Amino acid sequence: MSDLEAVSLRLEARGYRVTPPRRAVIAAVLQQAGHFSVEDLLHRCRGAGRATVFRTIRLLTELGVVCRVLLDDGSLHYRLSHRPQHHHHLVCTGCGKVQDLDDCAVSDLVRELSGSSGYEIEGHWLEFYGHCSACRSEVLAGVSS
Amino acid sequence: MSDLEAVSLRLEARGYRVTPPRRAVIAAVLQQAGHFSVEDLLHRCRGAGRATVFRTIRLLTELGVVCRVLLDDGSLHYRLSHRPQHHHHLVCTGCGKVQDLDDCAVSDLVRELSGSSGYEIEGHWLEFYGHCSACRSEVLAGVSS
DNA sequence: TCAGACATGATACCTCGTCTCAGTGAGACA
DNA sequence: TGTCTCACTGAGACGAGGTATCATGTCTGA
Ligand SMILES: [Mn+2]
Ligand SMILES: [Mn+2]
Ligand SMILES: [Zn+2]
Ligand SMILES: [Zn+2]
Repeated sequence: MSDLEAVSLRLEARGYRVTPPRRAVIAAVLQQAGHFSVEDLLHRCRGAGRATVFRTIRLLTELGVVCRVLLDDGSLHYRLSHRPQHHHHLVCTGCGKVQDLDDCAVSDLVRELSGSSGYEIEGHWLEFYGHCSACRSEVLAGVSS
Repeated sequence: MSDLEAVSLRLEARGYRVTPPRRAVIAAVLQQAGHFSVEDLLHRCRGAGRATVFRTIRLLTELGVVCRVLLDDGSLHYRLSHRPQHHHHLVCTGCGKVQDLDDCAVSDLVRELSGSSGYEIEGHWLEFYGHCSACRSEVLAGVSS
């Protein structure tokens, strides 16, 4: 079974129709290497209008097919999800490579805060930024050349 | 010394002029209760143009007079800073109340990741969302009535 | 077979910010 | 005192990113 079929089945299982425009968006998503903006997708995706691309990305996010990646400048990107559960990312600001972090690093803290702060905590953002080893060696090479 | 004077001195100390438009923006910032968007500020701030308001907010952020508050929908707000050092926030999505968290909860994790991931980590986003105790009691009262 | 639900996409519209550029004015200096 | 300079300003254009509207099309189940 292809990835496209697999995602289609998940859509149908939730009662959504698998239409040609949706198929086009899903296909475009599946061939993205790293993280991408919705605008990126629009350019690579004849066969679906602007509104439909936005709507489909929201759907895929709800289904867990893609995950949201918040960049350091505050812009929102997406990425094929490699983990079913809640997790966070380490993003290379040089080449864009994303490392999924195994589990939520602040779940203990959330519990602790729920007790001490009086807030009932319902969500959080957590993303890390840096340079991967490949990008760091490049920088060093560039400086010395 | 008024807050406005105090901020003005900090500007001058860095070589910036304290002009009437800047004073207007600072005054508007000082009378914001919670967190606010730049657009909020624009409406409350005759006496400075759009570009100047954005420019002044950036200045105030660099000076540490305000801190950035990332909301759960990804939009960026600001808030009078109550702590000089790097810190994070716990935001009530009901009433907007913000709790400053004492210190960076992930600094240990950043060190650990720097070792294990091969990335040199240079930044992160971390914000928490929930409902404060006041908002939770309101919800309960609303449901039962 | 057909009513109603679901889906689409052109288009208008909104926010959030940046950029440009001509003009202003404060202050350094002669 | 005049003049030069340079930070600062704001109108307005621009662009990215995203939502609302709505006429139209398609599917599905009774
Ligand atoms: Mn992920
Ligand atoms: Mn703060
Ligand atoms: Zn990299
Ligand atoms: Zn609250």
